[in-house]
Amino acid sequence: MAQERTLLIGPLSASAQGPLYLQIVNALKREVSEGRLPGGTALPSFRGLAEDLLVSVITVKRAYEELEREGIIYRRQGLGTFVSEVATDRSREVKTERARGLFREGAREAAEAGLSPRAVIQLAQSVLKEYADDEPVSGEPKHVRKRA
Amino acid sequence: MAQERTLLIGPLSASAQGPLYLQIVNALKREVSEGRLPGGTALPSFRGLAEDLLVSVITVKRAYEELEREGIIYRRQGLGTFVSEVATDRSREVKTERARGLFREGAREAAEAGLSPRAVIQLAQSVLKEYADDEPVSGEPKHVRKRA
DNA sequence: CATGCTGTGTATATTTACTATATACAGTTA
DNA sequence: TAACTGTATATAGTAAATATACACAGCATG
Repeated sequence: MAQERTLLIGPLSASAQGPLYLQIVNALKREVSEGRLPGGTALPSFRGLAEDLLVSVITVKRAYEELEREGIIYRRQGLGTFVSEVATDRSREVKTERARGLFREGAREAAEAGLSPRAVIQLAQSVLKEYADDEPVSGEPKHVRKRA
Repeated sequence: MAQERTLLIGPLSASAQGPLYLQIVNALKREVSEGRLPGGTALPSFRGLAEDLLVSVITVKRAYEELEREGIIYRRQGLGTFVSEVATDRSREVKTERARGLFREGAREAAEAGLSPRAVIQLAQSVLKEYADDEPVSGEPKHVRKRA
C-alpha cells in the first residue's frame, strides 16, 4: 500500500442522475463540507481521478473548473489542484443556500397541490423526521428515539 | 370568433429555468392542480399555444405528450386536447410527491452542510413560515363557473 | 350526400447546444 | 531530461427545439 488508494469519491453511475461532471462536483463538495478535505489538501490529479472514476480527463477538468468558480478549490498548472482555505465555509454556505431553495420550492409545490399551510408543514416535518432516522448526520453523537 | 384571449400561462423565459417544454408542462400542471382547469376543459391547440408562447408546434407537442403520460390530459386527433377527468387529483398527487422529494433533498443538503437535525428543522420551518406569509395559500378553491 | 375548407393532432428530417471524449500542448520540479 | 502536473483543440454522441409536410374530424355548402 504505497499510497492510500482510498477512492475519494464513489464510482459514478453513468448518466443515471445528471451529468458526470456534476456528480463529481457534488461528491467533492460533500467531502469538503463534511470536513474530510481541509483547506490546502491536494486533490487527485486529473489523470488519477479520471482513471479511478473511469471518465475522461476533460470531464474531471470541467468538474474542477466548476469547483474553482465557486471558490472551493484552486488550480496551479504544473503543481496540482488544492482545496481552498475557505472551502469548507464556502461549501457549507452553498449547500445551506441550496437547501433553503429546495425547501422553498417544495413549499410552493405542496401549496399548489392544494395543501393547507398546516398540511405543508406537517408533510415537511414527516419527511425531515424520517430522514433524520435513516441517516445519522456526521459522526456526532445523537440520540434517536425510535418511537414515532 | 375569438375565445378568451387570456394567456393561459405566462410567457416563457428562454431556457432560463429548464427546457421550454418542461416550463409548459409545469405551468399547465399548476393551472390544473389549482382548479382553474376542470376536467373536460379544452386546452389551446398546438398552433395557438405555440404562437402565444413564441415556440414551435413540436415543443407544445412534447409538453402535451408528457402531460398525457402522467394522465393529466388526453388528445384526440382532429378534435383537440382536453383536461382529464381525474386531472386535478393526478396533478396534486404528482406535486405532493415532488414536494416530498424536494424536502428530502433539502434535508440531505442541509445535513451535509453540517447542520444538526434540529437546525435543519429550524431552517425548514423558517422558510415555510416565510413562504406562508408571502403567499396566503388558503386552499380555498375558487368556483370557476363554466358557461354552458 | 358528396365535396372542399379549416380546424385539429401527427410524423420526419434538420439545426443547435451540451456532454463527454481522444489527442496533443504547456508549465513545474527533481 | 524525465515524469509529474494542468491546459487547449478538434471530434462523436445525445437531447432540445425547429420547419415542413402529412393525416384525421367537423362543418358549411352546392
